[in-house]
Amino acid sequence: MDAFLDIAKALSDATRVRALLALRNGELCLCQIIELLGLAPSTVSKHLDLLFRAGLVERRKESRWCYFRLAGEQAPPQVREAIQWVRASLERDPAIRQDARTLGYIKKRDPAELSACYRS
Amino acid sequence: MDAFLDIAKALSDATRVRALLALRNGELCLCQIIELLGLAPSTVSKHLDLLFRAGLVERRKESRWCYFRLAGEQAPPQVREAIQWVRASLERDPAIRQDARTLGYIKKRDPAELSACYRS
DNA sequence: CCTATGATTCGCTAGTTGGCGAAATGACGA
DNA sequence: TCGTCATTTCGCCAACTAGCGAATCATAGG
Repeated sequence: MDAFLDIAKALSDATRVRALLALRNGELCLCQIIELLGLAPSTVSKHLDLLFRAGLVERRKESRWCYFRLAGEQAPPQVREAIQWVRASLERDPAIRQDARTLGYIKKRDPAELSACYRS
Repeated sequence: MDAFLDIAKALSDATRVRALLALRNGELCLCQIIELLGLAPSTVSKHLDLLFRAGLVERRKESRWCYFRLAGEQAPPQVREAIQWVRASLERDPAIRQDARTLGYIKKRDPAELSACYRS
């Protein structure tokens, strides 16, 4: 029950759902998610940590950078079904589609430019 | 997106999830749900109203009584998939199983006895 | 009518949550 | 070793939420 509620709570915030679905086409660096959402780094970090503790995303640290991806095949059915539910429900949502476009631009940018962006 | 978030929020509280799953074997009167949960009538009423506004349950008024049941076939896929996710995730949860047993006793009771119970 | 009763609404309190900026952490590079 | 930089932790504030009891609604029955 607790695990289920952690997942449901993680999915009950628009910002977290946007971050989760941003990962549906492959892993992203935290700084890219920060850029996408336009929120303070500390805020985004906390959101992703919540998604991670709910088991919805996996985390990979590479030197200074932190990469996130959707939970995969080895995740419990509870988690995989939740992700399927979110995807099926929101894949065609206007805001989510817009995020996908924005993400296209972000991925093309220079990483250095990216980090400078939210520091200014 | 808003509809999705309403569902996710509705599912992110243990009391509401218990109430929702209590309906999986057929409709119940609000007073039966009150008895099951052991909370104040006003509190339970508010919970069920939230489930209703999220589209997860349907409501039927019969004179003074208010009956609830799970959303059915005509509900949007978003809703049906959410209910499936909850059921698959928690059908074997100890607390939910205990609720099912308790509900067995409640259904056998005299309705009059029931209403007298939470007034005392 | 008048009362009883199931449900709902209202007002309140205590606890939780999302947001921020400042400070701390930890790793890379000069 | 020292500064830089991506991330995280901490402390704070505003907004929200679950819970209750009291008051209100609405209907069935006297």
